[in-house]
Amino acid sequence: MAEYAGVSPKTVSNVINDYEHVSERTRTVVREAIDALGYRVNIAGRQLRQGRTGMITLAVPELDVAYFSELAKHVMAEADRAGRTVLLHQTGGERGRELAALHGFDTQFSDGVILSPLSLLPRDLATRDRRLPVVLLGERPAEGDTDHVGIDNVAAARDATAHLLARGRRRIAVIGGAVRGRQGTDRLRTDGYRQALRDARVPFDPRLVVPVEAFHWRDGARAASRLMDLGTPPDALLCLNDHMALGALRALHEAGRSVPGDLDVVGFDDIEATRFSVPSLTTVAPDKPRIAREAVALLLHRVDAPDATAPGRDEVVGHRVVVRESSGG
Amino acid sequence: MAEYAGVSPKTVSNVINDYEHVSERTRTVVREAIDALGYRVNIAGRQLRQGRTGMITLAVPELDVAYFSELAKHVMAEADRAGRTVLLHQTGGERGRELAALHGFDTQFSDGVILSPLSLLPRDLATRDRRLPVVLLGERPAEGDTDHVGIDNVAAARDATAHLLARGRRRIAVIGGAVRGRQGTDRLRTDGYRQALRDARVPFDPRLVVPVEAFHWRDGARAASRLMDLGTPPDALLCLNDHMALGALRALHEAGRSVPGDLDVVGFDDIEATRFSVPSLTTVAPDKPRIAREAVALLLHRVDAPDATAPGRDEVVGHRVVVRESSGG
DNA sequence: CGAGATATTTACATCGTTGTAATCGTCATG
DNA sequence: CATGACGATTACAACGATGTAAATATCTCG
Repeated sequence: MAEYAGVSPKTVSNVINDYEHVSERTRTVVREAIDALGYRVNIAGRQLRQGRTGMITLAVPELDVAYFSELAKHVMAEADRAGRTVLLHQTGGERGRELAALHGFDTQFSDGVILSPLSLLPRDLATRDRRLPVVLLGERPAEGDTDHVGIDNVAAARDATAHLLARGRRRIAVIGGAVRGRQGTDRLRTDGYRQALRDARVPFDPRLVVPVEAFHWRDGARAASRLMDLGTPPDALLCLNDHMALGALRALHEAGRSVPGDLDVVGFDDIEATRFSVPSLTTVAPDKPRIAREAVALLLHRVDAPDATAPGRDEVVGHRVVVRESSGG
Repeated sequence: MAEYAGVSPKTVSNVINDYEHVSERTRTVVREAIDALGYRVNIAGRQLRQGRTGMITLAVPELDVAYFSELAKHVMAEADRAGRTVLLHQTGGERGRELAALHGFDTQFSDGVILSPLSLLPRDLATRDRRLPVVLLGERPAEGDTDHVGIDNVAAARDATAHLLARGRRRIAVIGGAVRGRQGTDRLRTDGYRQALRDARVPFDPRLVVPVEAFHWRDGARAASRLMDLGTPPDALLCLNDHMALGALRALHEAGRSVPGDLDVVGFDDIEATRFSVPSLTTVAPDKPRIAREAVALLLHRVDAPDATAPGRDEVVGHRVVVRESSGG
């Protein structure tokens, strides 16, 4: 490349990086050589020299969970705007792989990591190497010094539950909920649900909180079937994500229950499919574009101005309850 | 690292790469140093020296199309088994980005590319740099010298159509179909559909072939609505992917048509959602795990035994029509 | 015209890894 | 004991990009 243009490698580098003291003539010559050869900077070389690659990693539990693939799309668009490339990574929600992402093991040539954790523990964050910029999405295993972007899960669940209560529902089940245990998304949303009940002076029935294995269709379907077998079945299902809600709709259909005739169903995430299900699904919609924007902004800020001692920032983005047919919309 | 272990860098390299002439003692010392420091090979360094990274790229049009995210999962699992890491890349189906993937521009870090193209042209393949190993999935813009893995689209559409014909359907519409133009997936499947009609001596009505902008829910819904407004509406919809089929189900519901009472609906891809829709969806199921396995195998073969002159191989994997409620199952 | 300032370009070293080839040690054999 | 063979380790160079500092070219002004 350099010899083709008849200049030193460093000059090529200078042109590429828009160094100001390059004569107009050389600049042109080098640019033409670049075009002629289809030359591209070797990222490995740059990475070795500068420790930077211009790439960031997005690590999510599962790509075939629509919420994450939709989010990934937004993050990629946002990164694109900032001239960065995104490496997509899947953790399966396993702590080991989340830790690996947190330390940049599998993805060492990325400048930072946006991680959506499921099983990470507070101590994992405490002991992490703070030289690798990290932004957490959704769950936040610990308060404190790691950047985080998410919705107010407690308020979101409270709003969704209040919506059901306002429609006269009184026996509202929570699919995927958790009454005790660490402050994961499930626990926070269940707390919000209980707050709404309390506000409306509706008694809390622990049998209506159904934990699940994973947040998948089948888990939602299974939980819904089981709930309908109760002596006094629920009159509404608050499902902690849309996939489970859609699975529940299917199970209710099989059980001969009408939605929203016999009972209401509400989901979380506002994935594309909720607009097309029968009935269409009421859901809590987080502001995904904004989550992506904030996450990328926070990450790039740390990438561009490394400061391991800077305190963690917490961005809470908005959410809204999108009412559709499954709860009377 | 090397100085911590008290040996030369090359010895560390030898230990890592299981070079045989390393004394048991040094091997242990180095291993312990590696553990103590949490040392990991720097991929940029290795890439610079060897031109290899141990990573492969999977480039698909859109990650939030379930078929691709499900496929991505299988590819990642398969790559994992071979000790490789997968970089996921999104092209949006744009020719420019597909070309970039084909040339390893955005992903020069990877040893090879598995690309699922949508708009790539035959000449793009003819002029590609054959030093970068590439495997094409699904669409195959040109016969010839590039490895390819896919199902027999003509046969698959023929089978699905035959299934509908066997159920007595006679006015079968094709959503996403194409009667002329390049031999893309849409065209091949439409050809298969026409073969089935011919075999059954059912006349072909071009008005029943509805092209769409993208293979998304909304396109399926829109096409279905439009079809139901015809003088003699169809009695079955063959949708060229599941998202469109699910969108169509929704539109039919809104139009007050019963599935499979008034008409049948069939999709393609067998995504998870088809099992939970109401009604559940009959679909053509490609053998995704096998597609992933073959693609990774073909790619790694080229990565490990580079030979730019080796002729392209074509793996045709099986498919089957999974009959569910939407066509009477 | 010459000195100093400024603009432009380049030489050199380095990042981490590893292929090649050289070095150093050890051991067996004649 | 000398020699050769082989095992273990290391010196060196190079992959490509770029920060630093030095070299070279050009310009300005007295």
